[in-house]
Amino acid sequence: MILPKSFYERDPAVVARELLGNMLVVRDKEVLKGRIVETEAYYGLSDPASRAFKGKTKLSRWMWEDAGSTFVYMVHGYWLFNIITERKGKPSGVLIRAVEPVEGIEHMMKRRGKEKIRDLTSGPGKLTISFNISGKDNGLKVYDPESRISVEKCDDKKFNISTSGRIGVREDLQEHLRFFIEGNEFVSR
DNA sequence: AGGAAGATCTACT
DNA sequence: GTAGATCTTCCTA
Repeated sequence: MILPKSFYERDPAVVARELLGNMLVVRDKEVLKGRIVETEAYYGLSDPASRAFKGKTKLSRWMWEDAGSTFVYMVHGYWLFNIITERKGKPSGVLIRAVEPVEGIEHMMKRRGKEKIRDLTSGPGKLTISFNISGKDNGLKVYDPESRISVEKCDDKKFNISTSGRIGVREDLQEHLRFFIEGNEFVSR
């Protein structure tokens, strides 16, 4: 079962919260799966921390795509993975900050060059290395089962959700826009 | 040519 | 746990 496009056509904070517990899936030669345990919401034009804040550029143009599209960009030498929310022409999105490895763990270890499972995906730049996600993966549709990257629905929601301010942003908004599964060891920091 | 960016690693206390 | 170096694109001048 895959999450439908309509799931993403909502406020980014709602999508960020409800993405927790679902499964990020990448299909290469091998299949890689991870349970989403930490997210952050980014509003487009009204959010100083958002890539879209300074307008549409070659870099940020993917945020103007329709809901459920991927947006990958580079920060400090690492790729960060986002899913676009709301609707085409209204930029906003959700950053996937951490996942819990579920399938293809040996491949992740190999790609990361780390033995400890905890080190594989416990941060936004780490998970893109483990899952082999980079700038070439912009504009994919995560609601399309044929897509290289997709998100599967998971009904097991037995966990508590905590919130906080976003991490690493220069000018954060008032609201808490970071969401994570309480007590999960793969949550960053 | 120089800088910025939603981070991570390493090497210490 | 914290401090400082360093990572890689793309943007701006």
